[in-house]
Amino acid sequence: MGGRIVETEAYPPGDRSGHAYHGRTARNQSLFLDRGFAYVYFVYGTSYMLNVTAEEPGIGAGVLLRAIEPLEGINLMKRLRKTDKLRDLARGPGRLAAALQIDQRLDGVDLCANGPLWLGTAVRETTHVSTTARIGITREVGRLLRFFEAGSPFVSGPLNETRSR
DNA sequence: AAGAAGATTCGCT
DNA sequence: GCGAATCTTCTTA
Repeated sequence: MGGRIVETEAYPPGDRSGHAYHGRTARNQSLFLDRGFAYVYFVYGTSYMLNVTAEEPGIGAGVLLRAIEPLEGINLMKRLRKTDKLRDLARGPGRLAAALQIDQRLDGVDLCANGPLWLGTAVRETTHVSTTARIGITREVGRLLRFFEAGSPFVSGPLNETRSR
């Protein structure tokens, strides 16, 4: 299964809402890997979240993948998500992880290698990216670090753009 | 040792 | 729209 990433959020170094802010722990250690690795964690007793590390080794920073446009293995993803609605397959970070069968076993995987989970080059370029505040956090609320493809029906949350390019 | 909060989702009203 | 579900981590509320 797979798809095209249409919504992300950035958690840069030193950001008070980021998991790395209080230093390295057993849970967040993979956030401190080199760029392009997976940081997977579990929240609310229900959902896994997938991040891509975004800084050099030793610096904890990452990008949360919040939504993909489903392209490959749609029937399998429908089974994993227990829904037939294409739009709901991977709209939201927990749903995205469920659709791609992502769990803690994929924590620390190299996303630029030939492994169980990887990132590739876009099959179709995103031309219009909108920016808003991040969703579901309580600190650094004012930073405009959520990015999504304008007009995509596969994006979660508010669609009113704060800024675009 | 116990409790609260958390980068959410789902089902019900 | 609201609250429950459900579990890991960090704090001591």
